[in-house]
Amino acid sequence: MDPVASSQLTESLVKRLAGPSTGKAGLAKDQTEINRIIAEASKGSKFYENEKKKDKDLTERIARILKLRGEAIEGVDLTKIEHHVDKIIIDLENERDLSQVIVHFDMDAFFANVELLHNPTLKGKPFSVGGGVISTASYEARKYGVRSGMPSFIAKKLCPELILLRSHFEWYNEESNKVFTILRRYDPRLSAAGCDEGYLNITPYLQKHNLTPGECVEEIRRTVHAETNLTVSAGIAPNMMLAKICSDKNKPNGQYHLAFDSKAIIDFMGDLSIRKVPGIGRVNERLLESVGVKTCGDVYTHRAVLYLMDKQFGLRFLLRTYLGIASNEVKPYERNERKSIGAERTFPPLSSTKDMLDKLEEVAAELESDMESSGWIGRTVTLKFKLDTFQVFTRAKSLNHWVNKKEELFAVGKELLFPELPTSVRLIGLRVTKLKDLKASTSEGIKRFFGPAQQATSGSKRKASDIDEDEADDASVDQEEHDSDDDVMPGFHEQDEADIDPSQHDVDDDEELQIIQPLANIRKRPPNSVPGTSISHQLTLRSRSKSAGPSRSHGAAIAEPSTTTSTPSETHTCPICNEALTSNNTSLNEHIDYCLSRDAIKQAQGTSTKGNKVLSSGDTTKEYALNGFKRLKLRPDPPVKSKRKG
DNA sequence: GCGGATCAC
DNA sequence: TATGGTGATCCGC
Ligand SMILES: Nc1ccn([C@H]2C[C@H](O)[C@@H](COP(=O)(O)OP(=O)(O)OP(=O)(O)O)O2)c(=O)n1
Ligand SMILES: [Mg+2]
Ligand SMILES: [Mg+2]
Repeated sequence: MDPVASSQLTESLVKRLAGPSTGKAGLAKDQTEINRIIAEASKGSKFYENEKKKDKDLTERIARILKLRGEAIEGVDLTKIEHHVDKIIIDLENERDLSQVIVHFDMDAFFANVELLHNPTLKGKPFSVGGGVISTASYEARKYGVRSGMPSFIAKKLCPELILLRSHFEWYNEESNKVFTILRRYDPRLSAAGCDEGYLNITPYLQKHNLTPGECVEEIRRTVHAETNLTVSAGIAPNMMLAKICSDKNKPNGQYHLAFDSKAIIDFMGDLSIRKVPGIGRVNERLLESVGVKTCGDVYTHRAVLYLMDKQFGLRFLLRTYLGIASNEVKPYERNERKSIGAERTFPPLSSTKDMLDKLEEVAAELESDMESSGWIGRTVTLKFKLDTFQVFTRAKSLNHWVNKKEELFAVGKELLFPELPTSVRLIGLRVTKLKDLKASTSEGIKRFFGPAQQATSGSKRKASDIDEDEADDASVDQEEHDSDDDVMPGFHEQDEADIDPSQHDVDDDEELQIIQPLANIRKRPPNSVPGTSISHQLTLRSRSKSAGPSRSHGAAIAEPSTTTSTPSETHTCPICNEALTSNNTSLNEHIDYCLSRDAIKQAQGTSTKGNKVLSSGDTTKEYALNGFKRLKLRPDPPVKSKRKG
């Protein structure tokens, strides 16, 4: 039975309820039936109501985008714009670098297969790992539609024989470390991107051993299996984005080698769902679909509209995905890339102030412990809370001094929480940003030459230190044996300095990317770093109705007065010259004609400045490539409340 | 600097 | 009955 036809459910809501992890490896037989069961099980819950609201908001946002599109294309000569975009494509094509062999490795059903090592009798059975929410499922369970992020009670409905296992993070860390250690034999620059995946640039290794990429990757995968009894899949391609997409192609326990050829790559991308592109999630998938873009190839078809709506969609990002162009710089995570550290906890909704403060205190203690053992202090504290309606809010406060003590974390959290009361919350969290590294080897600038930085420093001045002070006093630095490693993957902390080349080579997309890239330029031929790509633009048409404050009731959220779209003079930014425009159609068209007629293109690209936020938006590269894997937080397995049986 | 959103794993 | 935790980034204010 069709869940949409048989009720007032919309297609988008049914799909949303099915979760973000659909379309992953391990196909299911009848997704419609699965979605029906999920929607059925969800209906009426607070979670469901919240999802429904989010879906409605998104639908409205799409309506605004379509309206904008209608206005933008009215009377415009699309052919002319297409020609212009074709020129941009030629420039982008020149960024293409096929010289490096990049491989992305991703462990198969990672948590599940690690569990299998400890309990082989589960082999071949449908089982999942997690708690109330499933972290991952065995491939047998996936056939039933069980997947990451799904609540266990729904998974049970989909697969009554499903075996639910609790997590053992120490085990996953252990295996993860083993695997990464193996991978580093083939390229010490391994870029870990999560606990179960990472990138290698095997170009030098291939040369030295006179191997083909396929042979080499088979060998690596064989070795991983031999030494861990775990299977891994891999993708071989000229850059990280493509390699990641490819590693999914022959999952599980397979590999895929993309031809290193411009046309072959474009063909490959042509049919590919845009949702497969790292950075395009459920929301952006829907937004793009609304303007006809479902595959990467559709980007080309709709290039004129995407050009006109560059602010909403990010033309250059999309063109790169269409072309299959992305960064190929593989480098390890560095400790100083960390931006925040936090802890949060979900519990049955609480309304009493005392109960909430108790939770806050627990979270503060846990955060203190983590900050202490990993060697960080920070000066901005952010409280996060989720109402029993599932609406999430954050409240932040920046301080003049460094904090990491539970008493102060708790005090600040309390201060941030009180104005929100009374309310009923199901989650409380604390996060600290503006970090300072207590383990940094002396002040930045001078790097240490030898040995792991022992904490030295005396300090111990207690109490608030001025943040201007460069040396980290305060925050007793007294961990020693406890260590258990820090939050950085073992390996090298700092390979060496190397000159930092501040001159970005970016054509136009400016911005960050590799401010610091220690190893890359040691190589004689530094891999081309394509500026990157970013979904960035979260298509914000100005009108995220600010929703009501947390204390207000859920349904009451009325779009606040003005600020909403519809105001006839939307401002646009001309993607050619970056000039701000008023979207009066005639003037917009005239302007575009003008820009197209003069050969302003090169000039614009050369001079593009920060003014242009959209195109700029840095590089999502980081999201899937530069992210180091910080060890999974080990926490004692939660007390198993034995179910009944008594 | 803050808060909401989106995304990945 | 019942929908996780950690960290990053981007955008508009
Ligand atoms: N929402 C999620 C997604 C993943 N994970 C954890 C469990 C996974 O085992 C691990 C790796 O994530 P993957 O996306 O690589 O998924 P799997 O390795 O489980 O399966 P696949 O074979 O598809 O890679 O991260 C999680 O806890 N919560
Ligand atoms: Mg995996
Ligand atoms: Mg993975």
